[in-house]
Amino acid sequence: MTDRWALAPAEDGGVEIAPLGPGGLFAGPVRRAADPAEAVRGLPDVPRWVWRSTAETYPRLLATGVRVERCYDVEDAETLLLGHEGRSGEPRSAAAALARLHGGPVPPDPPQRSAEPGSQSPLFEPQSVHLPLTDLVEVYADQQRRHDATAHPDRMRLLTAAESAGMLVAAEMNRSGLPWSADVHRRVLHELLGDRYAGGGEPRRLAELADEVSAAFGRRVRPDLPADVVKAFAQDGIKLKSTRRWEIETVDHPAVKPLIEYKKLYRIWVAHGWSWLQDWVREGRFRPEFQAGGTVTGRWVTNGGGALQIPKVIRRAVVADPGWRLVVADADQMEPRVLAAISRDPGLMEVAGRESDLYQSVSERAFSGDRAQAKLAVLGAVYGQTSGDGLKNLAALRRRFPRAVAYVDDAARAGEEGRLVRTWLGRTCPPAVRTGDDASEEAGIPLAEDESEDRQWVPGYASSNARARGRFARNFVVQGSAADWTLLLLAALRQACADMAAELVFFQHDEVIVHCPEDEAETVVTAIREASDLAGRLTFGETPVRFPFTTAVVECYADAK
DNA sequence: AGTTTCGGCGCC
DNA sequence: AAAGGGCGCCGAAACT
Repeated sequence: MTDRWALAPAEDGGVEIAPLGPGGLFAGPVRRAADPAEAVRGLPDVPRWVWRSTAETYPRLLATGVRVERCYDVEDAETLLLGHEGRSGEPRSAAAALARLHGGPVPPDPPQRSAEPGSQSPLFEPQSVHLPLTDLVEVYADQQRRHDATAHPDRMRLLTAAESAGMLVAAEMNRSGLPWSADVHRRVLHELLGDRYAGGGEPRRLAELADEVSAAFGRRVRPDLPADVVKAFAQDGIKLKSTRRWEIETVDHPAVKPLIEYKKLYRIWVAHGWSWLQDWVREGRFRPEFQAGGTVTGRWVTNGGGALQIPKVIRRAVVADPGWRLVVADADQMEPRVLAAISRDPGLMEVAGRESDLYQSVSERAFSGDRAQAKLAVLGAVYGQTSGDGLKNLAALRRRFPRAVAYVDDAARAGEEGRLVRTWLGRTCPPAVRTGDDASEEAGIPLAEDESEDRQWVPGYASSNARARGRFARNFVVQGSAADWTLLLLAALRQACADMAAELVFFQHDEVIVHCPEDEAETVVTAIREASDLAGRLTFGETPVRFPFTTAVVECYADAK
């Protein structure tokens, strides 16, 4: 029995499938089926399906009630392999990969479509030209060889497998949706914002606060217009560089209090107000489109609905079905634990080998018990803080945990110099690319430091200067390796939930929510702990580092904190 | 008039 | 106290 089958939709709506053997070669004849669901349902014991695109294929399977154990997403693997090879700018489609194999013209990738509110369709439209099964398998077999050529083939295989698993999870979450009480949401909105005015204008509370701001300035000021606010403060002799909250809070002026309150509520109104509810919640579920591996670091993104930025107050609207519970699980101090695992710093590993508060332990070793300082120092090291107390604290951190700090310092230097930087499993941070018409030709070629000035950082990078690239690379190795680990965690948790009614409904960087019948909740809590242990061992090998979770079994998401 | 960028802020 | 990494979203401003 072969452990994997390839599957390729055909142009007529049918599907071709075939068993694969070692090296990704055909292990049996190609079969045809009327549609993918029939094909998969007819082979329930296939452990892994190899297909071009999970986003194309899996939602249609789920729609007919068909779940698969595992998959291998050829186009996602192509993206990761190209990145590892320092060719991140090249087209990532399976068709492009095939063209590269044959030496023919390489087709550009199709543009991505953005999500419409309430849309049920996948992010990537099915391509009009299907890749025949034999071509797909040829690309797949070549990818197997390319895994072998990476720095750590075993890790790279784990990475592509893990991210494919993440794509299954994302598709399943997109189908299940997050339980959402529109009634509770409307109640929260009314408590915060007051009555809605007809015609879509500001709700009552915002109008009142705008009046208070105007009264404080003695003239009409619109708090939602930064230029208007800056001008108003200037007339009262206060020079502002921006109207950011942290800057305004330093000012002594009667308009500050209502202005801050206005900005807070305005944000709720425009981003998670009544029109959001109208657009994104249907039949008791909020349905964002989760996209696994949507960022350079491997963190997920969502398309539409702002699912990864749900304000705390709005989380009261996330309510389990009657008789069901939400198991809300949050990884404790994930990033420093990951730093311990990837740097193998003895001191930090020992600290991270305990389940107790890591920042407290660090503070006892290096900061005389000042937990806040310890946390700032650790986060400063990970984020590349360049000034303030962070630098002083960083020195103390370096004395006690030299290998950990050296690890991120090395990454920062590599980033500044335009070298490739990788996560633990081998996800690769692309180097700078040249701007302009020849961008595709030059894409992915590492820079020498002295060449960096006229280059632009690829999309996703905030700045063009080398220091910013250094900070990005510093953060990349930690945030990205954390993403590696969470993918393994999700895969393990998904397997555990497969035997239950429990469903994964939400994932946000270091936090996962499982929706389950009340009597499964304790089993899910245990499954999360076991999945975390397994993910830690699989990702980083045998280390003392633990990855504890804080879990809460609640009916309402807001009660989890 | 339609599209892109900016400012600000939500989450991690 | 000051401002380091990643995202998405909105309306306004700035552009074509």
